[in-house]
Amino acid sequence: MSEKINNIEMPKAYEPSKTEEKYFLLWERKGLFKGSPSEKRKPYSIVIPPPNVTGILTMGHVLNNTLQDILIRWRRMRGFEACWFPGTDHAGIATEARVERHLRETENLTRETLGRGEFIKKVWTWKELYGGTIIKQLKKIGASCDWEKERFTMDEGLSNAVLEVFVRLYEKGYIYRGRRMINWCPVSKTALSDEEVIHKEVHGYFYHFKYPLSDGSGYLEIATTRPETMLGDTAVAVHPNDERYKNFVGKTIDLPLTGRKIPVIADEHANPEFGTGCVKITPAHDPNDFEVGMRHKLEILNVMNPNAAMNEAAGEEFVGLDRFECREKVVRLMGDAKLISKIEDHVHSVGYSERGDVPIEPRVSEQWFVSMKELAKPAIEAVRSGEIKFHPERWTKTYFHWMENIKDWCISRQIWWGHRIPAWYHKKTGEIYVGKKPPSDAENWKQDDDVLDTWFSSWLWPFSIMGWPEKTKTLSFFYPTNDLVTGPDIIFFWVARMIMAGIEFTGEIPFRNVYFTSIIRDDKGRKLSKSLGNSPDPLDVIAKYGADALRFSIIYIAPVGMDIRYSDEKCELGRNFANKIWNSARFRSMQNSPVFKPISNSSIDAVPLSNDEKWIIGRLSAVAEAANGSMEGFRFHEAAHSLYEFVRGDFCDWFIESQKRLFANPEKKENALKVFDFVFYEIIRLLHPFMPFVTEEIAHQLGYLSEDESIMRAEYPQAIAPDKLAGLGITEEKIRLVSAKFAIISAGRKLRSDYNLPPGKSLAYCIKPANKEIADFMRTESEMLTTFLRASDLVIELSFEPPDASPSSVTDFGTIYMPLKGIIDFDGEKTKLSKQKQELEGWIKGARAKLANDRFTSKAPPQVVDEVKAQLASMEEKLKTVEENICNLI
RNA sequence: GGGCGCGUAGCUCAGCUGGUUAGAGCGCCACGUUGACAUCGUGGAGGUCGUUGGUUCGAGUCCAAUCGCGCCCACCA
Repeated sequence: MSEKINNIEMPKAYEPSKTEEKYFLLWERKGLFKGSPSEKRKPYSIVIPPPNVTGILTMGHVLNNTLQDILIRWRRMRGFEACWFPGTDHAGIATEARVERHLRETENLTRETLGRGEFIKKVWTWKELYGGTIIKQLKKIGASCDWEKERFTMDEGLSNAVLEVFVRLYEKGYIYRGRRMINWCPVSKTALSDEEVIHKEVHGYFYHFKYPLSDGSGYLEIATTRPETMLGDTAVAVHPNDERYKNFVGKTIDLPLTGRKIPVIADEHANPEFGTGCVKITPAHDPNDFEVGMRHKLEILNVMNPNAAMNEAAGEEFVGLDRFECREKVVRLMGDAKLISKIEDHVHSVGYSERGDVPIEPRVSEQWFVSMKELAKPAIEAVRSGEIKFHPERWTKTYFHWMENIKDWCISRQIWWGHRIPAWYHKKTGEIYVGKKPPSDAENWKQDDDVLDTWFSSWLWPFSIMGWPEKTKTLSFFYPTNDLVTGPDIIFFWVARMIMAGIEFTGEIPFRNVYFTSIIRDDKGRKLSKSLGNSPDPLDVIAKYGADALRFSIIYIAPVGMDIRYSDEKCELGRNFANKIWNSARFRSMQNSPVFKPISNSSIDAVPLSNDEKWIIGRLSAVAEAANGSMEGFRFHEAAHSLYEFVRGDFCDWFIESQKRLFANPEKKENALKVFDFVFYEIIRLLHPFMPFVTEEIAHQLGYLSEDESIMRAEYPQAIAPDKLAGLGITEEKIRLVSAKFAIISAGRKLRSDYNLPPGKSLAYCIKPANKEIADFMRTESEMLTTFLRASDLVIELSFEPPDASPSSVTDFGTIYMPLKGIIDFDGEKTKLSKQKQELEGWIKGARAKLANDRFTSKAPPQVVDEVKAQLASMEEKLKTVEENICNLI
């Protein structure tokens, strides 16, 4: 069977834009991305880390999703029923802020004027209009998700799962409501979890204030970084054992600027070693002080509004001031009152709101919490036992540390966009009702105003998207998923919580492997950020270099578990590589000969193989094995490097060049093409997970696949079985001999280059092989050698006596001479040879010393000792030749 | 205050469980318009593997200390 395809003109350079959209639509139309429960195949599944619905594609997404796409395409080709579940996250605070801004800018509306119902409608509208952006962008990079299964965390099904979980945890006593000190974001005006607070080193001041004692007996000196909070002080604490202050305990202080009297109390929170040993206590605005306040039943005096401006309790002259304006004023007034003893520079870490990018304000309020301790236990065990594996493994330490010190999770948010907490309060009795549905006498109840933390839906993602709590076929087939690919920055937010939720609600781990990607930085090592303007738009990069180029480059440069330094120019690597492959294909199509199908392992059985062909097939098999192995171990860049090196080095530079001779020979052409097609089609498939578009295009251009087929469903190459290789005459020895030939060719080319002889000029060469076996082999290869060396004449002689004026190059496998009757730079040649002689003598000395060392010969494995002996022998042989050659020159 | 990671060629990085002369990409130099490809080819220069000790027959690879970066966690006002 044959198929003619070569009437297609392939342009000289690969043009990505012409193939990318075409094939993506085709793949989608043919349903090639779909994964369905199957009895014949083993499941393989990945859930996408759902990007924010408001988001746009970043380089981080590109890396992350390319890795997932590689895994899923690879497994699919390996015969798994593979399914990659896509979707987006409603991203409560971020989306709400985004839409609020949008409404303010376009319609001059605020969420308050709209009211809850109308505002949420607006958000949905906005989501429908703009929310699909990132999905479209993911498709541009070739993400082969099962797009029909796309889900959204606010979907009906997922919302149902959220309510189910809330109710279950409430009934189990794991969810509770409490008045606590939480992290408050004055911009978003909501509570945040501890994980949403980022600590920054801030340069501030340490203010030492004098607090006068009411009895006029002097003052206590306290130190603070936040003077404005003194307006909410309700005590001053000293350590109970601090002799200096023992007598002050029980006295009161006239708190400046307020007219209030506050007690001096003894509490171990005060550290005698730190500052003056006296500490002001502001229970409403500091977590520690809150604890102290609870212990001593102090008044919790909140002096700020939700937006962190001062309220009435702060005192008339401060009302309405922002906390930082207030700080200045307090300092000024204290200064005026001569109550400041000193102000020191002070660098300390301040918690910032991730979203609002302002310091968070500790605030006491009524919130919902999840008690995490019990949930964490089995989740710790799952990772400790290796049931779930982290790659790189070191992230388990971070995981354990957090899990073992886990705190309760504040899950209520004072915003509107999200899953509303399914709790109702009886209007008269105040009784709490929690349930998936409102109470039957709804008119007597008021639902909690708050919504749940976005992560409260994300942590259910792996099973909620499969229909949980229903026992769906999808769930039973694809869950637990296999691999998760995500950034280490959300190990606490997401990964850890998913493990806990998976075990708690499904009884199973949600995934077996977690691969943590690198963080992408710019070429100066700075984080990519909008404000720095160093954040490349992946779509621009794709337009310039192509999606395959971007994918391949980013994998190629991604170090294992370290930050990536990215710049657009690095995509040249991938672009050039795609182009290289393209041109290999173009070269094939120029042969104007049909492809004999099927192209399979057995199609080369009947073909007499040349030595170079045996060599390339042997190398191919090794590379296929290496690539599969690398991917098994999540060493993607290693797979990319092996493939790159093989394709450029072995395949293009040696094999194609070698085949050219055969293609030009009508008798040998057909067989040579069969081998070429076999090898090339394997390469194309090996590369497909990395470069999906160009490989599909080539497979069709060359007719490796018929129109209704796709490389997506072709078999992924693996190592060829050893007996099969042996049957084809492909042995280690053969591969070594071919490598020897290449080494001699390179040496010959170097001679030419050393003497500045143009590559086009025909020259005579003589080869003196290292042994008879090599000599015999080289003779069978003389035609190939002649071509590659561009030799006018080639002598292969075991006992070759070089004539005068013969520059030479000694390799492990023999010596190549370039007899020149013309003018030669003897000095240059002598220098070169002397340098080589010196080197060799150095090595020989080292090897001899090693072998003379009893401890080496007795303790090192015999194999190693033999190797050194063989090495020494070969080097001595080389040295002899080099010395002879030096003599020849004189 | 804990924890983690990194320091290898001019730049960005590979180098898995210690074992032949430490590799790649980019950049650089020389030559080359041979009908796949100048998004290319051939050849080349360039490294005391942060420093110091130690373990070992043998260390870029293991251990200790040290210097320099980076990140994460942490309630010391």
